[in-house]
Amino acid sequence: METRPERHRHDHVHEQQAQEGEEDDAAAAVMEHGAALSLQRGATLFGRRRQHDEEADRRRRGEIREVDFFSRDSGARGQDDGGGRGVPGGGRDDVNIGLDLLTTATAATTSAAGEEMMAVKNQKIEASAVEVELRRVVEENRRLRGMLEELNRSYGALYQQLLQVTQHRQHPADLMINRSSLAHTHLTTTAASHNTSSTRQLLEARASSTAMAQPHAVAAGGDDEASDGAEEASPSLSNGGNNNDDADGKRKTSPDRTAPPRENGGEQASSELPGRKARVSVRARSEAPMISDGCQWRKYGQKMAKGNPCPRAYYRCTMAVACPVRKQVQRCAEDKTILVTTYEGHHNHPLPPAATTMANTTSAAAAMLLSGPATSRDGAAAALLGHPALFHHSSSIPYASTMATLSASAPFPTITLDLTQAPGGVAGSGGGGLLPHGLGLHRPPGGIHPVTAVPAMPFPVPSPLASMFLPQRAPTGPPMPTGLQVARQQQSVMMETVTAAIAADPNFTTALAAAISSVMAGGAAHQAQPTPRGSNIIGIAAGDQANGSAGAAAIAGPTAAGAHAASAGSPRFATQSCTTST
DNA sequence: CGTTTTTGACCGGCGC
DNA sequence: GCGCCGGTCAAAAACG
Repeated sequence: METRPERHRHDHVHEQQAQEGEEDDAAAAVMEHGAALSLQRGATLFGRRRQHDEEADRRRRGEIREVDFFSRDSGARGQDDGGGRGVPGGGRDDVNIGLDLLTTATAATTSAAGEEMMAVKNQKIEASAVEVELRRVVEENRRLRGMLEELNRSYGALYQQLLQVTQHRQHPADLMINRSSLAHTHLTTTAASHNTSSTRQLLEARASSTAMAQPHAVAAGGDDEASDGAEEASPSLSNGGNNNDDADGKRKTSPDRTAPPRENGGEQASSELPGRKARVSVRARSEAPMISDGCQWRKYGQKMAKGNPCPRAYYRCTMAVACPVRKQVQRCAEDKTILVTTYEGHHNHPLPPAATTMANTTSAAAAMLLSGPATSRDGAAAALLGHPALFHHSSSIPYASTMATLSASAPFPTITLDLTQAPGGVAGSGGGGLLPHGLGLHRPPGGIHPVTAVPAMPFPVPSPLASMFLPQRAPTGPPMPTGLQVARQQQSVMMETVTAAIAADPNFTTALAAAISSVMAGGAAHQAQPTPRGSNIIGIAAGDQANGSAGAAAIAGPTAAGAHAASAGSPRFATQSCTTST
């Protein structure tokens, strides 16, 4: 008796699934039908225990058989009513199985009537129990759905907070990740890319480290807000409502004409290091004049950039009156199908989900770029190594001559999120191969070659993104070092997928954010590997905030790791920027 | 008619 | 100091 309702519940769920496509009032109908079905099955089970008695009854009743009992056309409909549901307007109350059974049984023998009555009562009890259970399951399903949505929202909010904290927090002594360790990280990543179990281990390490990192980062957020004056130039597209328009106020050229445009340049110089004004560049293959990032933009200028026949368009965010976020859109000179979008500044207003995810992505990249000197940034980038959404830290690009030009007149550190990769063969230095390493992180010539790591996604992503995280074989390209060639080919295929996703998927930014989240999450693992766990300062906080969503932790942790990793490094990559013109 | 885009002018930074 | 260049402004034009 105890297991029976459970079984009936499943049956009802199944029935519900079967009926939902037919009726809008599926829930009620299902419950009706489910109750009837339960009743019927209960009757069947009960009847089997007394098979001989009922066989005798059936012989006496003649037409009433179990097959008819399940039939909708005959007595089964009446059974619905007889089940106590009382469906109005049925017009079938002339057939009441329960009463009919009772009546028939009464006509037969008194003992049989009592058993039948008991059976009907049991069936009714079961039906009501199943109905309650079904309602409970439906309600639970609804609640879980709401929880999932809430979880997503919380994730976004936490991620925003973490980004703000990490980009404001600089403790050079926190992480002493030097190049050798980073190289080790890279090598580890290389190994992981060819070893699923290793990747899994890395991811597990990431989870453990990030789960601890986030509380620290969040807890540190309070004083950072008050003491981040010198770091307000950190470019973040985060949409935190608390985000002040600091970036705007510190612009060398104030967009607000009410403020003295350039008289306070010296003061700005003191509070804002021009070289620290990072940008996040997204390269995507698109025929459209702009990629859809969820924000509203207004074009305020267009210039012909030197060395590029394609004009550069300047856009300003118009989702809020004084939002300082700007972006530049320009096509590559070498491949006009590649659209380069460069973001700069903080949003000072809430963003729609799609824009939020994009902001998270770019903000994370900018935070990693800005939160420390070059080595750590390199390390942060190394954390992103081998992922489809690859950050190209222009400052650490050894092959810049073939992929980007360092602009001396634009001393903004720029991190490039490359979502372009020409179809097979152009992974080299020509054509669409502005980024000869495709998705790979560009390392100094003496460094380690980029590799492709394929981590597991922390959460489901749209199929294009999911596919781009899968190891794929690419058509053979031009000859090149074997391992690197394979990696580039894989990256090439993934880039095609991503590009297609950009073009086709309106939720591209969401998918992109998921990808970046995965990238960053994986990065923490890579970074945690060569570094003793205890040395990772970001993991020291108490666990009272460990109840945050796992997704947020998975994302935030690496971000924090990247930010902290950026705390140590050499001046080697400082204050260079990347433009796509050559 | 309000909003957006276009486009020439302006400004500051930088190199020579 | 001058010229180049990137970035921005704002009036005019275009658009819905």
